[in-house]
Amino acid sequence: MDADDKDVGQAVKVYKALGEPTRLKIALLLADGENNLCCSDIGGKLESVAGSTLSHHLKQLADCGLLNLRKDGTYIFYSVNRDMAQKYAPYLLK
Amino acid sequence: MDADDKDVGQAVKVYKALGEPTRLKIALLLADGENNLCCSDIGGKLESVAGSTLSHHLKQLADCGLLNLRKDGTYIFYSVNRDMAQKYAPYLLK
DNA sequence: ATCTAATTTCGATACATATAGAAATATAGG
DNA sequence: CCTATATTTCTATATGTATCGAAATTAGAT
Repeated sequence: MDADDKDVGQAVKVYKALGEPTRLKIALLLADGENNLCCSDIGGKLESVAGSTLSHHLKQLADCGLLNLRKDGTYIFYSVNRDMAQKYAPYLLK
Repeated sequence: MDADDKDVGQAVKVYKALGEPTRLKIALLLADGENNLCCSDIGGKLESVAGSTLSHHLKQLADCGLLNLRKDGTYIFYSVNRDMAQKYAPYLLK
């Protein structure tokens, strides 16, 4: 596996993460303004998504590098990594 | 469903199309240079993908608006729609 | 009309994944 | 320590999808 393949691998992860309605909405929420939102904030803005499901989606978005996260007590605040968004999916940004 | 939702719907389709290794490779092949390739050309550049599978992938890439296509006899030549790529996935472009 | 090549459609199968509820973990506060 | 809250992990299930081979379709060439 050379460098190109590796990059393709990451791009696939990014696009797979964004290619699902709930996750894309989460990404758009997080890209919108400078809001840093925690898991339950996001849950409040979506309709009827179980916490465990949300956690799974956030993990996928974070694992591909699309999200920055900051721990604060029991909370984890998420925001989009703008460099990644710029490179792979500027559609996310204003 | 309002205009925003509709746009999210298209974006999901685009990212879902790109979020699969074979399809992303196809998109990169088609974005690379001004090559217009037909289905069998693409098959020749990938390893062991059945024609029916290739057809399925190309349909998905075309249906979300990522590809331009030009029929010529029994051939169909594909290229990427650069406006779409610019908007959703500039990573595809040089 | 027949033949050949390109592509799509159909049917089946195996694998991936989105989802939820319940249990587990982590962390702050009393 | 105990409680409450935030988040994750576990387990199960239902749906989605990537893949192929075979059959069907399409369009040019002989």
